[in-house]
Amino acid sequence: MRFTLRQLQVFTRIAQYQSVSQAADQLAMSQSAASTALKELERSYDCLLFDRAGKRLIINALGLELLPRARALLEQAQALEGLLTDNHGFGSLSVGATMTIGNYLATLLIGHFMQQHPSCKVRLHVHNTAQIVQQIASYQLDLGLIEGYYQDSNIIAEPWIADELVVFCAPQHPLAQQGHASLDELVNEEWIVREQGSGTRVAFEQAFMRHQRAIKIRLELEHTEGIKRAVESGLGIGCISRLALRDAFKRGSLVAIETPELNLTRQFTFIWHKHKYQTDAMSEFLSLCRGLTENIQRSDQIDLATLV
Amino acid sequence: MRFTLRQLQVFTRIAQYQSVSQAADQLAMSQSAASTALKELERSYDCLLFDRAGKRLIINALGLELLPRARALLEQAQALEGLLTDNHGFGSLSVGATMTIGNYLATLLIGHFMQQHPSCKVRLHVHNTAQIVQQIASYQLDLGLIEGYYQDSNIIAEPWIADELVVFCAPQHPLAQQGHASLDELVNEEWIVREQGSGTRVAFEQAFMRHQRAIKIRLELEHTEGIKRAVESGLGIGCISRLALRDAFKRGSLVAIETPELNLTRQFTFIWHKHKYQTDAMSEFLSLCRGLTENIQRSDQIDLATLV
DNA sequence: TGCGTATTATCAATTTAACAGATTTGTATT
DNA sequence: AATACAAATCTGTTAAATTGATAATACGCA
Repeated sequence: MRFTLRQLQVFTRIAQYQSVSQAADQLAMSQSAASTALKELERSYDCLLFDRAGKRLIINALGLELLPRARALLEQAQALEGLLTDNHGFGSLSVGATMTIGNYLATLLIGHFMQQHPSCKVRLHVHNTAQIVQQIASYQLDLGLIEGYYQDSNIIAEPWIADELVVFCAPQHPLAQQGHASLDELVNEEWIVREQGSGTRVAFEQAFMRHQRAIKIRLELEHTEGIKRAVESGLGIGCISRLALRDAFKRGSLVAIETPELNLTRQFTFIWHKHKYQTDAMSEFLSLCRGLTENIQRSDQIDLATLV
Repeated sequence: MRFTLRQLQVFTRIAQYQSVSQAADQLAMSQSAASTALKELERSYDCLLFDRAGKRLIINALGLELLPRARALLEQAQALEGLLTDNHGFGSLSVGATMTIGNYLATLLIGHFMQQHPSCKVRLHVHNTAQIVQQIASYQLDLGLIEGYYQDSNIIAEPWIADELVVFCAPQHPLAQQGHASLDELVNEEWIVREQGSGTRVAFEQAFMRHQRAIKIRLELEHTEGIKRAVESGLGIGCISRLALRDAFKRGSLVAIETPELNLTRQFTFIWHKHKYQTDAMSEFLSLCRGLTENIQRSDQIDLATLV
């Protein structure tokens, strides 16, 4: 390793401002020191990162190649520094979750956890599955909670509970009084569902795919709340996670439709890095979640909403 | 940034050998220097990474937490150093591809490319889509070639050609003489297909899903070659990429069945990191691939196999 | 228990690297 | 040509890294 993080820092700043002086100011060092640092970096690898056009520096091909990777390295270094400075005591916990889980489940889990461990700082990051996996892979997150299964040699995946989607409609809808619906009835309805690519949509489509039946989608929305409102106003019937509907069902503003022919369950999965050290906070959080699973099985409840 | 890469190097080695002396030997430095480096790292963050049990150092919770991230950082640093040392001249190229693409397409593309640029070193990594995306995101790969579409704020996706799956059977099969088949005929056949989760399987199932028809799957295999052999021996009919069947069709060992009612095309997509600098090698490779696309359109060919 | 050995920590001295301030060089502007 | 500005270079100073030697400590073994 013939370079230092300092040199990389100087390099990225100079590249950013296209100026040694400004970079030096930013880094609270002399212009001379910055100039030397850059020259030293170039000298030790016998290459040029900038073209010198007189007094201006113009970053060249190799420099441009280096720049994003240098930035990424510095970012990772900073994350590592965060670990060293923040993490005294019981430790903190960074959890990543997908949107459905993050908004309805992870917040409850984290609430529980924080009650039991008031001193532990917890952060929740809501992203899509791919982003969470990537952040787990680069140690930016301690723990991920995603929909579906996941396989990767560097990542441990532990299936957690199965979530249940539920078909629902407005109270004044004909199916509301009936309380249940057959496949044929469902196919004739107009649907309001999540957008293509969302975990909810995938689970929804797979349920119908097993029966080789087409459905009429009237509206695609990116948020469950939007779907609830659209269904409330009678635009059609919807299908989202039961977790997001608990209050609405209790209130009576929306009504569940039983669909015995459809399998609307899906799996939630915990993931973490194979080589990541499990902090006490991580272990505690996981065992709390595992404990909830056992409660579910014992009490013959299908969904989590009644428990958390 | 109050730590240096050197300190991290010393830390990881000491953790590896549980010994300052051995680590110092490994790093070609004095025991004293290694001891100081570790102490300095601990002092500057006011923490302990090891428990001192007499003359032995036993890594503690924080140390274990730090270790994998330190290793990851050093690995990334080394990759960056590789860039600085190797990459003089035209540069090298790291391409990631999924299995179907990697085995039948990427090798041909890379062959073409290397013929035109003999001095350029190219590496091909075959992984699943998620892994490729992750490696693109962390700058480990220059370029990825995946099946389907992909959306991510940090990743640029450029649709390339559409690949075509084709239904096929053994020459002695009744459908072989007919040369084509209706949806009803296809549904009555027994199928040999790729496993759940593969890009080929997804494309196959989506084609039937559009018509709300179920198919009878007799055998699931993880390799196209296996499927070809199984179909050859009359176990059923198959559906895989036309690219993998060109030779078999030419030889006559397998026969294509036209399926006008089914849309068996799928998209191949190039991906690269938004912030990655496009080396000459990258640009050249991409423009070669784009050039092939134009040839396809001009010559009214649907598949690539006749061209490369 | 006492002694040799191995290992870490510490000290003193030296080399090396980092840095600031002043100076020089090179380029663009007028 | 004079001026202005920015990068490179030079010089001395300070801080850090490293070494070799030494002290302190624990372990194994008689």
